[in-house]
Amino acid sequence: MINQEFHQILETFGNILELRNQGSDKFKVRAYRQAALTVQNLPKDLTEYYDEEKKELTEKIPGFGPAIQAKAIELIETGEVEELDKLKKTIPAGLLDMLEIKNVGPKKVKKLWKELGIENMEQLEKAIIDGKVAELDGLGEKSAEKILEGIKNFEQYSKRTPLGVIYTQLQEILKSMKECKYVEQVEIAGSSRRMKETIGDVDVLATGKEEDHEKIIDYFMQLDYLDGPVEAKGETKVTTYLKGSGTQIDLRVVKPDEFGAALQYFTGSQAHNVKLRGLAKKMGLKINEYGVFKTSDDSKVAGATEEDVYATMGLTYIPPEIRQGNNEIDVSQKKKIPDLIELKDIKGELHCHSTYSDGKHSIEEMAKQAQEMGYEYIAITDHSPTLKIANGLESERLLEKKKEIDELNKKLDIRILFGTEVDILADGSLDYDDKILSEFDIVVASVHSRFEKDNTERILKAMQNPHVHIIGHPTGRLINKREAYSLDLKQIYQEAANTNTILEINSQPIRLDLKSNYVREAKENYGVKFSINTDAHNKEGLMLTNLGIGQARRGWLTKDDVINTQNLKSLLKNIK
DNA sequence: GCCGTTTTCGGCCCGACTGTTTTCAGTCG
Repeated sequence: MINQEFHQILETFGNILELRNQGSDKFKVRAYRQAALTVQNLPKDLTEYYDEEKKELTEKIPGFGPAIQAKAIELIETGEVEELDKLKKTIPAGLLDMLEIKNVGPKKVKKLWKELGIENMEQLEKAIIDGKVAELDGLGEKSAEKILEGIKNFEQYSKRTPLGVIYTQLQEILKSMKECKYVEQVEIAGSSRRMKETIGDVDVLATGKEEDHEKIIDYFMQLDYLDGPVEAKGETKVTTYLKGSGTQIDLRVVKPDEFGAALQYFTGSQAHNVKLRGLAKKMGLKINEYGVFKTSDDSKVAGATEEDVYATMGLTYIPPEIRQGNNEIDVSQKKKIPDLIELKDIKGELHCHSTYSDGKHSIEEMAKQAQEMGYEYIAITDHSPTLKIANGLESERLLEKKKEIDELNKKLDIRILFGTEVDILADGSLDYDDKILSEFDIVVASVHSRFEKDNTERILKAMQNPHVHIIGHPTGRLINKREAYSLDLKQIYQEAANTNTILEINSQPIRLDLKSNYVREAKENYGVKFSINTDAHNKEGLMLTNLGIGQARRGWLTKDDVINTQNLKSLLKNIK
């Protein structure tokens, strides 16, 4: 994944420059960081901006000037950036790791390095224990202790939590906060509100009368969902940790007429806010978490609602999920922000499992749950025989399953579709023959093996099969666990469009596959259609759809882009 | 290093909290 690689390279450039030339190159460092942020959120792979003939980038990427552009091209052409290797040799490698420690930034790293000769985390730990760090000017016992703590928690802090792991917990916290009598409004802000696939820390925002702020903070602190040390506590904010995942959580309390500005501010993304505030500045305005102010006389022009904040800059409302610092502000200026898909648009489930394969609940239990959720249909897509570990179905048990579904359809008020999640075998053929495949209402085809090889040909071939409706979890990535297998995504999108094959947005917390920036590209450049599925293995799992909706919204999808927003009749008519 | 409906030069988002200070620097988001 070249975007992630280039992101890291730009970050490292920024970090090394900051460590070497304190102060003088402040804005150079910032330029590298800005570009790094941009790269992380690009809707397309960097290689797709590259024109091999002309040896240049075909589109202007914001924050990319001559120097950074040249580095991007060098990385694409040669797989490395020579200047970075040179720069890396000018400082001990361990200094960059030290920057990742909580409460340690460039100034401290430089001080530790210059004054104590500390070059890596191990030496730092020893120096703290020996009491040398606390003796430095500007540092003391408490600073040393905090750094030591940071080293010990390094592993945990450096890994982001998948949103789905804490999503329910966050809803519970929200609910509890609403029950607090001093709280007027409360909302989860931050990357959780943007439905980012992984969360670094959680931001909760509440409003109440100024004299009640402390009581709100105290109420929050005694919630059962929290655990661990209190990192910081002031009049307007407190920082602690979630029980279980250990994810950091911040509560901020503001006055009611500041809610919109604060919500906007703490929702981010950072890249979005930087752009927004740049725009404000040009217009003679200043935005902070308390409101929008005229620079000339400091008078307040907005703050109570997010809509107001955007409106003062001539912008229509921008949904949190697309506040990524791409082109959403430009699109909003032109009043062209699309109506993004919502959970209530979903009319049915197209990928889940029952006790026939590796699910925990029967077809009837799954169907009843779906019915309760207001769905019109549910496809039960159990595994095929090759996936022995998941109890894949041979033809005999398929007949049995078909019969059971027919019976249930007579008595239930929801249509159960006879489906399968058929394995795409190593050569791209499918685990059932065409005759059997033609019997299913819904065929999801997925890769469950050979992750280390390039799987482009394999999936292209599966899409060419006229019986395959949907490609399940198209890239196979598992968040924090397994990289996506190698794929030529351009070819996949093109073939999906050509063959009218649907690409899945899988809502499993550690999958969220296809991921959002790919979704946007597949839609905008190829006209691909999607299906938002849960891949549920029990009835509770059917409620994960909101995570998939989040990804879809981050990918700028509308209702029309998603096949399972259609009613049963048009669904069956429109799939191939 | 990047950028331009004030500018091709001279700017570059903004505030809370902590610890070590005694008015502020460093870090974080």
